[in-house]
Amino acid sequence: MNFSKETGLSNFRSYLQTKAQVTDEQFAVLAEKLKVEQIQKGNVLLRQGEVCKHSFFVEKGLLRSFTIDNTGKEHIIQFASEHWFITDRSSTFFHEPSDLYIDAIEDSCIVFLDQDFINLASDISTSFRQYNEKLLQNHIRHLQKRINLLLGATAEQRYLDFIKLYPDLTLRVPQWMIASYLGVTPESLSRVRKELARKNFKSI
Amino acid sequence: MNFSKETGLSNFRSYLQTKAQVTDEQFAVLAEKLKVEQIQKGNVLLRQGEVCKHSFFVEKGLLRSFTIDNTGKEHIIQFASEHWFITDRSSTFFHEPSDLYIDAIEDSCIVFLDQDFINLASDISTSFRQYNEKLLQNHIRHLQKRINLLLGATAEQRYLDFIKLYPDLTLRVPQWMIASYLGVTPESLSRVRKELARKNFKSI
DNA sequence: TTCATTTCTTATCATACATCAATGCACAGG
DNA sequence: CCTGTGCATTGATGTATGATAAGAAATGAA
Repeated sequence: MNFSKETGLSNFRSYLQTKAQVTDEQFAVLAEKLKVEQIQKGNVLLRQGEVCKHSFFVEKGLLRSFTIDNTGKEHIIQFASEHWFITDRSSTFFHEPSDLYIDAIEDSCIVFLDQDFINLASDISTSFRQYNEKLLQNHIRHLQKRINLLLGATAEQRYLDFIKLYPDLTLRVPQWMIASYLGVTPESLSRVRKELARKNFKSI
Repeated sequence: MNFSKETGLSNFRSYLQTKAQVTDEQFAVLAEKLKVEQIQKGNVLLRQGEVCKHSFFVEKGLLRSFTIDNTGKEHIIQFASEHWFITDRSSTFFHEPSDLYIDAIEDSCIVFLDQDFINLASDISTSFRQYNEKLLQNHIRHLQKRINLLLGATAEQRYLDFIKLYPDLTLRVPQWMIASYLGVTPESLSRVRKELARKNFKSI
């Protein structure tokens, strides 16, 4: 197997080293709090109604978060590929039942971070705390941009924005999931793509 | 004038007392950093392209934030009435030019908080820091809920959600602004309201 | 008050997108 | 090899919402 739990952990260590200047000594202490798991495609990490206890760091693979509305339709909130975090912050912070599902789109290697880890890491590393804050602010910026697109842009504009933002995902994610992320039907997205092809647009 | 700068400041003090257990002594120190201004209806507090330097606390009145897209259309991001904060967090945090405008929908009394204030208050009061964090998490929860609605819900569902969330604003804000917040035209909102009236829906 | 401006409504037509249904295609399992 | 299953495409049709225009109602200034 390409990504064992050990290599997953070691990759997360170098991620924290690069991004948040966490030293090997600091990481040795923190590693106690971490869990690394191989998650198979289709497996669910968080269910609507559960209180979210973890942030999930994607070492390898692809996760998504989504809601299911009262007509049974899925709405994809976020994708998370390599070196992204995904979680339900509100549920974790307020200890409330989550609205979200989180599951694996591909076989994945996932690092589980709980609140203990975040607290401890924030205590022993100022730069970690700052990096964590930066992630939070980035998250907000991202949500706001998305709202802005959903308020005004057409399906085509939203799709173009998507492939600019996630060039890697465009090929890995099934089209109907992209459609769900954009808030349109798979049929509509197919037509959008056809139209773009007609206009001789090159995405790759 | 009903709300002088002094009463505005004193009201903000009791707000911080209630919400974040900030004592009078602590507030006396913090007050140095605060600016209170009467803002006339229509006046602009932040413009697209400027770096946002403040959080605005609405002591009295009503503010909004909005973007203007490349076709010249306004999209309202947020309303802020009494005892709400409004700002562009991303711009403040990353020192980047803002995408947002913030202006006054009514004559307002506004407390200006800059980063100095936040830092100092966080230093001298743990409970303030916690309350500030709570506001941030709440903000995220709110943005996420909005995305979810924009992904799936009809104009009618979004309008019903709006009047449930902002019962006070429904009457204070011109209808075309509510339409802009919902991401529909004023004409569409008018139709939605007519349809609701036909179905004998009572909002008040 | 009167007049002007803004806001809301109504009506018509146009369009983007949804829905429903059928087909093609790839891939997995027997 | 055939066959089932999931996904993408395509076509036909319906519907919610947008665009435009005009009138009604509310608001505000002189």
